Amino acid sequence: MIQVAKVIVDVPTMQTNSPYSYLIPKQLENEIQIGMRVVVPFGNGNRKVQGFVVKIEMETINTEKLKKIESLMDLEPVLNTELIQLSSWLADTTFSFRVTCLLTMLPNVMRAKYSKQLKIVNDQISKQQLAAILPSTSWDNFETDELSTLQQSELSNLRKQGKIEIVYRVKNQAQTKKIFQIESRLSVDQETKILASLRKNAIKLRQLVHYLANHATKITQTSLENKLNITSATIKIGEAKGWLIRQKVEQYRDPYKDVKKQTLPLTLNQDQQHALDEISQNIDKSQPQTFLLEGVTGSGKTEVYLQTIAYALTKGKTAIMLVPEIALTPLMVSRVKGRFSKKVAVLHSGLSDGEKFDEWRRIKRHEAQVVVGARSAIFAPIENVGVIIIDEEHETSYKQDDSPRYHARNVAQWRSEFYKCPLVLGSATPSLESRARSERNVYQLLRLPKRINGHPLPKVKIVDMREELQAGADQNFSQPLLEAIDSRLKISQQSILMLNRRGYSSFIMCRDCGFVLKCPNCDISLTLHMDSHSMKCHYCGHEEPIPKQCPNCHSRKIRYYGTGTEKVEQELQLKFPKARILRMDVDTTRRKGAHEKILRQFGEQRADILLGTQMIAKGLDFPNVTLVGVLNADTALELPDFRSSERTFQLLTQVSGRAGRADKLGEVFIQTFNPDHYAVQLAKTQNYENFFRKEMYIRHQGKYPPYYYTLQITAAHKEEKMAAKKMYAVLNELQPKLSSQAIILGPTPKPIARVKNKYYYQIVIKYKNEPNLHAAVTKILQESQSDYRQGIQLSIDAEPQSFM
DNA sequence: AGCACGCCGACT
DNA sequence: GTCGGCGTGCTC
Repeated sequence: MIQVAKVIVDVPTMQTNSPYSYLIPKQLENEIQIGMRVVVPFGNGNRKVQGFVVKIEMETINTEKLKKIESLMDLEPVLNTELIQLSSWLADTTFSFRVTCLLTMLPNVMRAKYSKQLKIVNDQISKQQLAAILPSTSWDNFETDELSTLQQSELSNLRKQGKIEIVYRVKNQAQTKKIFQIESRLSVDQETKILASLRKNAIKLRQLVHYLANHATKITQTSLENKLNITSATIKIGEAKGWLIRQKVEQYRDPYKDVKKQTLPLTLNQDQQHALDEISQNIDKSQPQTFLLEGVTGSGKTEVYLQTIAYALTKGKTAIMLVPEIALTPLMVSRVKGRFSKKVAVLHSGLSDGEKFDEWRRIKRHEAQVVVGARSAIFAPIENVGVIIIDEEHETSYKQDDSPRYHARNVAQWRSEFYKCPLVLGSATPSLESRARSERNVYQLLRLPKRINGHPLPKVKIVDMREELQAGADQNFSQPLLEAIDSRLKISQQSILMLNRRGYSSFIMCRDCGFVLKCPNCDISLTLHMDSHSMKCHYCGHEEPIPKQCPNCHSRKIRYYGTGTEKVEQELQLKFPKARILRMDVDTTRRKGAHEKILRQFGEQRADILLGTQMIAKGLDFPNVTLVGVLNADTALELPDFRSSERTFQLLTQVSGRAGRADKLGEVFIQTFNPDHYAVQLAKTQNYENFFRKEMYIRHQGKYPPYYYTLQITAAHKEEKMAAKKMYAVLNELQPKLSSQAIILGPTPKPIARVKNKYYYQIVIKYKNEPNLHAAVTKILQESQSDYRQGIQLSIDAEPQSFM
């Protein structure tokens, strides 16, 4: 009987996806704990890899064969048992590797860096000889794949002969930020004596002595330098003379140190109070109930969130709040910080790796009780959770689009059950899945139907672009919209213009009648494939030539649809030479903090028009904006995706909410080629309920979620044939294991069939109840390891956001 | 991922 | 006859 550590090694393959047993060296016996990262020897060459201890147990058999843990990477566990358990579930439900899941839960800096070092064994080969193969400058750190095949084989031979050795090293990237702290050693009465001993012109030193003698509190070196306008040289002299002590201390990189304004809870209206009471009761009862908080824009959802969190805190519990990864993240963060100040830790992609690491450590050390962040914040190492909130729960950014392809909502549900705490999903336009669940009382529906200040919703006008084009308007701006912009410029009110960029690439539409070519079998828009010069349906594989004239009205103006923000900006500037235009898209916001800068500029009314992509649709709140224009409502609508109506409705509803606050009535223009489409029509009146009914009916007809579950399997390969072949093989293996109720779409090429020189083929399975599916897919994935050698990558996405 | 083993072709 | 190609299996 001997203690053995079960370790998940950092080798993301199917065959190494279960724990390996390692002996625990005597000197680590009392140190090692579950959840720590370790360095272990692995494989034939005993190369060093990072691993996670997931279990420590007594083992009796074959222990002499086991290798030893090399070293510990942490002094305390980085993962608690809850998160280790969660990682198991996550790997299983998302069909991904355990390591990948474990690493996803941790800040990036916990990902080990590996390096390889060449060493000559016992002078068996001269340095010159080795340098002839590989320059000595790279002996300390080289990458095998950067070497030529000749170099590789020569080094490999030398190694086999035992003349050289390759030392593998695991480097921990997790570094804490250290700063110098200064502590005075002088008392007031020493000042005159020391000053007397100094030269008269030693101005800086005199300043320093004066300061030290009169300030007993500790101060950081940088702020002391700034305060007295001195340099580190002066401080070092002070240290040498014994006037002060300099100490290295750990410091958190605080990304939001400027936010200080404290806010107080607002009085709730009846609906808000009711929602708060219902959720609070479940906090008290430790009920893992999921709530759907459906509230129109401006109905005060945020205040309900904040008071719910406050309630959890009074009960000695903690809270997680997720916000979508979009422009308004900083806004929401500052509101939460404003209420709970130092208790809040923030985790989102705008932070540097170091900052994320520090926030993560604050949570881990129980220094923060409230976590606000984007998708991955759902893995925050917070304990004793009292409530989890997901704001704008319908947002697609909650689903990760690479492995592990998890949905934060599902993880939240898992944790809510673990901690027996309520989960609140909030949205003005809930996802159909969530709304349907509340219909069946799986979730409890809470409604906030009234806007807090009783402001009317803005007037929404739908502009029929077919007519406008016929009347001679240009592609992007209709006459009514231009007039509206002009009128705002004249009275110095601001406008927001949104250009929908989603799916810019792929479909063809008639400019005269708005006709979009659809698949005769699937009723989904056909996608333009420039490589094959054809229109394809990627659901069923139907293919036809690119039409030269519109099948509906025989116009020749049927063409590829899409525009860029930059081009629109130029056109706009041409039309309104005096207007100050701010552009906000991926190009102008690439730099850190660029988002905030643009929004601040606009908020300070240093621009008249904000032109942007979807990122401006959400949550922005500028009182002087009285006009919102959606330039092209259709791009999202005509995407070959069953969720396109839902997306369009959500987007239009949200962007409409941006116009007109307080005393100024807002106006919204939606330019569309599909003025009669129900998503457009119902967004006009912000009628979510009717949209929900209508869309549910359509999903029911088409056998789509939420009536059916979906699973997407994709194969990628350099050669189209190989990818297709693999998918047919998968189909053949899978089909016999499914019931006749399951619907299999495909195999079909993806709409953008070739990305990064790889071809993608997929099948989508729609099903209601398939007990064998999970096991069958897991098996296919395991077997796919042999194909991996041939360069075939298989990936599985349970409940994909779209089939694209 | 990376290393060893093992089985076929072009060479001293 | 052997050196070395890379297909295949395995890693506690």
